[in-house]
Amino acid sequence: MVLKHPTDCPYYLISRVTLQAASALKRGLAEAGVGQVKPAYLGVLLGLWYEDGLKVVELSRRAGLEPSTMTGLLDRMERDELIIRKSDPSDRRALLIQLTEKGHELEKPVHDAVERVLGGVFSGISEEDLSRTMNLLRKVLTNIQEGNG
Amino acid sequence: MVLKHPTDCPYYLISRVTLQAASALKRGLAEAGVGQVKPAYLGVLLGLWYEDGLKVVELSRRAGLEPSTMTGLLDRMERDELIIRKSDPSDRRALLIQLTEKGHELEKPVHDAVERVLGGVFSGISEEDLSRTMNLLRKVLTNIQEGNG
DNA sequence: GACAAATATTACGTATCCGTAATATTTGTA
DNA sequence: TACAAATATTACGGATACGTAATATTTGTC
Repeated sequence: MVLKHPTDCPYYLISRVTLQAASALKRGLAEAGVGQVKPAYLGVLLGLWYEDGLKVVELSRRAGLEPSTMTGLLDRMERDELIIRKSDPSDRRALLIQLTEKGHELEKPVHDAVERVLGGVFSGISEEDLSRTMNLLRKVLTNIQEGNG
Repeated sequence: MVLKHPTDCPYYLISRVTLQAASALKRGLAEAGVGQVKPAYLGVLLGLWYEDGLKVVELSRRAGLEPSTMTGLLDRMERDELIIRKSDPSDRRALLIQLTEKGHELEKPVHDAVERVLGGVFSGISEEDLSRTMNLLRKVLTNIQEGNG
């Protein structure tokens, strides 16, 4: 890897794209009237829309966040009435994170807004290229999980 | 885009990869004895190693950061003796950001450490796939710059 | 029953970034 | 010369994340 230019560095590229995508999402969500949903919430919301009632430790594992970070994130999401913490009847140490009614209702509009924003961000890029890139990113996550990071 | 799973969302994927890569880089840089270089510094350093003596506004444009954010970043980099601010003789409003001797000396070891870490992160991925992905990311940055974000 | 492990939180300092507004200085232009 | 624009900083509040350590509670195991 010879760096003739900063954009020859994959980390430079991917971190810039993430930052810009987060800004675009923040704007897009606000314009769609769902500004209470911050980009950082998406990781949790996508997980819960897929499977409601996950434990905190499971959410932080899936999102790749420290448990202490997840606690703060859930605090803000609970403040914004998107989720609630319920005690797990089968394990009194654990809390189950569940979507509120509002959290459920936001699935469609948030999904539409995200799709619209990402459609702009990825405009002019073929489905196949995007699909290839996503497979690569999934592979990277696997690599890191296995300690190659 | 139908989301059967969180990893079907490109933003979820890319933001997770960025976070994990930043953690891996932080560890890798520390292990290589260049722990004073934080992942966030790389954007500035890569720019200066490529072309020393850039203006603040140019650095923030290239890094995609707000000027006020860049000021804080440069404060920390100056504190860590990687860069200095010099007044631009041709424009007394502007400051030229220049590498210190230490900033120059770190180019090789930092480059090696970054390459080693990213080699692990992207292990098992062909040069061609990585190249395709980087082209896609460059295209995305262009899209966002042109207002499609 | 004793004890290690797991779960979630809390606390602390730090870093990173936003977005907006205000400021001081300087530049370039009308 | 007057004025808009550009440059960098400062200030403010907020969000997002790390990493480490401590805490309280509960679980499961020896």
